[in-house]
Amino acid sequence: MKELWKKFDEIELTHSSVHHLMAIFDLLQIHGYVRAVDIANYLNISRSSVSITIRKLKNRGYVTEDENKFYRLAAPGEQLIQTVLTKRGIIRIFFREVLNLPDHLAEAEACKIEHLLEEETGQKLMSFIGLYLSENKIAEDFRNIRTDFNYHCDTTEACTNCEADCYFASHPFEIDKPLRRTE
Amino acid sequence: MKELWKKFDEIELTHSSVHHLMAIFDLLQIHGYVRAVDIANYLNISRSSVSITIRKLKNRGYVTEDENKFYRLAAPGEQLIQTVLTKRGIIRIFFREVLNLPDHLAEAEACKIEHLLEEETGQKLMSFIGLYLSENKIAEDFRNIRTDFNYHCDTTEACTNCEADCYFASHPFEIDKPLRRTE
DNA sequence: TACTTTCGTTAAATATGTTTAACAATTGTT
DNA sequence: AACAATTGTTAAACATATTTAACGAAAGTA
Repeated sequence: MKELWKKFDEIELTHSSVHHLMAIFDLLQIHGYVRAVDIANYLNISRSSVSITIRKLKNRGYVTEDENKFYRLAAPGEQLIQTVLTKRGIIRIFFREVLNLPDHLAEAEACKIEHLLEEETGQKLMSFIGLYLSENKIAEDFRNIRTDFNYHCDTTEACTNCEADCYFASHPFEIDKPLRRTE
Repeated sequence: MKELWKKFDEIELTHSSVHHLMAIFDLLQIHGYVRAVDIANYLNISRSSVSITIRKLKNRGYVTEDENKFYRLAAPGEQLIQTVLTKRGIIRIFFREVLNLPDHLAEAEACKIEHLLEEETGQKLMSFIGLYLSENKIAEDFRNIRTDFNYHCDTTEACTNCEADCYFASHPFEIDKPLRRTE
């Protein structure tokens, strides 16, 4: 069970491969066709690298190619990038609208993790955002106090995420227990 | 600027290396010492793999070794795993207490992304949790309606995170704009 | 038609992380 | 002391992702 950390490597497609698929998706919308060289320019990598990666994606059934070597997304590829793009959108909105990260950072952070999180996480995050950003009076009140609230600490403890009078300094060993009494 | 996706590879230490550091941290607490074979057993990988990875971590100044090849974390290593562990804790609490993910999933998801997110993201997430889980009356009210709220959709649209009457279906192109009017 | 450019692929190289096998050195046991 | 087990390292191998260089084929141009 301590092999939890290895799950990172069990991700079906790498970050790189996912972006090859997304490049195909984007370029199809922009130009209506995609060749290897288009992907290479779009991602700013070499044609050879694209050639090799796409071959793998074809073998795995994510991409198809016509007689002129113009690419299409096969159904699994289409499906996969839809889920990734949806997750990215949700994560980005969360980072920007809930955490108030600057948009460029929200986007970069979403890009790094979009393909790593499970669908369930994406769904639950959307569910949360659905309420948080709603017209519901209580949600509105919460957003309003959230605007002014800024949790901060000032110690010199090891913890660098916040520094002193820290939330975790005062709840140091409670990570394994529910924080709120759930009665 | 479309090289945003390459930031994934600019992460200073790999997932694997970070876990080697965390293994040292854990094992020092458990046994008071750490040898290569201890790390290998703890992470369930071969001694050779550990030997190679640790050599790199020594060269980069994250790990030191005494005359008997017992390891210690150097200051940068200590500092790094503190930030990673803190981020993991925050993320895990968020997933479990805010999104209501089952704990095993919250933990696995946190493990996958803990080393990828910036410190700023960790801080902002902690700030959010600090309010959300507080005794503040409005926060309590919000938590209460949150308990019952479950956003759900039922379409057959491409989006697989939710399906129909979808939050994003109704706000399809607004990802690039603020969702809430910020007046 | 002949020359040039573009394009896809392959080969060889680099870099990371991993494995197994072999080896040397140390430690434990009898 | 002699044999056995444990430990760390290195070498060779594999897998992934990337690069540059080279090559061949197709397309565009003169």
